[in-house]
Amino acid sequence: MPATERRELILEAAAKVFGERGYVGATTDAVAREADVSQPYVVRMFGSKAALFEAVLTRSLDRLLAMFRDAAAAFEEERATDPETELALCIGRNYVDLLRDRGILLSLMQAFMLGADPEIGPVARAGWMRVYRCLRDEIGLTSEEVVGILDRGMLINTLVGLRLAADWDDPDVSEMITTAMPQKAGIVRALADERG
Amino acid sequence: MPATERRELILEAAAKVFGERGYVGATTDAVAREADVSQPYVVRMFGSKAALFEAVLTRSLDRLLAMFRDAAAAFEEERATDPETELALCIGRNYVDLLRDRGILLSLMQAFMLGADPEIGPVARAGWMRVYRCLRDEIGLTSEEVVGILDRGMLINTLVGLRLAADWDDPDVSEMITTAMPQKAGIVRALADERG
DNA sequence: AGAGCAAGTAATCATTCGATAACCACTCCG
DNA sequence: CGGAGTGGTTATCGAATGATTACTTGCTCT
Repeated sequence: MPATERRELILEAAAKVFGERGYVGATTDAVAREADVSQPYVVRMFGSKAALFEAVLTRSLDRLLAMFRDAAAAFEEERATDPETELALCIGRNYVDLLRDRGILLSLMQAFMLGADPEIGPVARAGWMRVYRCLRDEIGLTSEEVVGILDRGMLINTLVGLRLAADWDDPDVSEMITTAMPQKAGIVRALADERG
Repeated sequence: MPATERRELILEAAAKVFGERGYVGATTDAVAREADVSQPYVVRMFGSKAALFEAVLTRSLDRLLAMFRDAAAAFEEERATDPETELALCIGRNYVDLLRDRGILLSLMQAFMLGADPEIGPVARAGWMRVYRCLRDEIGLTSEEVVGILDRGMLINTLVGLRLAADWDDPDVSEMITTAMPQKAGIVRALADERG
């Protein structure tokens, strides 16, 4: 297999493992197992675990920003036929699609929680502000609108990190997920089922 | 020093270290150093690192719920003179006070991100739902109102985890913090300054 | 054929970290 | 005095983990 393709497989596996266990808790061996290669190969391909994590973060961030741009484009198109539609709804739809690859959002979230780390912290803050500026300058939202998007996003990320949907039987759990994600609770539940 | 007092000191130190580095990244040695005791003492007092983390989580959760109850009481009192006041504002005021002990909110947040862990996950989910039920049943909010409180809370927790206020010089950073925490941006900035 | 390179693996090393064991100091009490 | 309980410490061990080295395999191009 060509190295570029293998690289993408490893990045995908790494995003999942980093998202589940956090930066320190994730082992290069677990990433290797998930990608079905040997542990030394993972380390040598990226140079170090830290470099692998940064590669995962830039990849995740690129996907997230691309999602926002896609959602904004879909919103513009949709508004032609339905002038009542809202951008937040379009973003919400596309956001849930990102959840299918849980690693993208959770690995970012794990980085955000390590702001005190002298190496990860600056990278995480820069990534966060790229999101803010994308929404404000490219999509053209006010700072209040951006914050309104981000806070619901952080709640959803937390619920995903919690694996709260695993307790869907609890009526309080289903109520809270349904309230937080009105349009997409069904999909979230299905994803939780199929992945335990 | 009596053991109960030492225990509280260690819990405080542990909350800070767990909040900064995450569960796996935090070492019992770092906790011990922060509490100014030896590493084996920390381990023996709580039995294991995992037991220490759970003790930190219950303590943090108790403080958080107590804060919500205090805020609700303050709201009732305040409404007598100002019928326009809002519960969210009262909670916001008290929430920022909790930030003075950053470990409380961040150690909880770190636990929420480990929902996939077979040991921490169930504890984290149970803790989260205690928060939800407290706000809904004791404070008497609708599920929509609870979610409205929680999502802004998760955004603030993320900003604190990021140590975003460290980049206050960046005008985009100050704009976004001020937008997310209109009443308390000044305090946040001061806290960031005094603690680096 | 065989040189050369790309894509990997097996074996191993040095550190780090949680945990354990053994020991020390002080105070209180008979 | 002496011993027992309380509040600690120093020394050390074993497992886990990131990294390194050296080897193997298979393809391609003269």
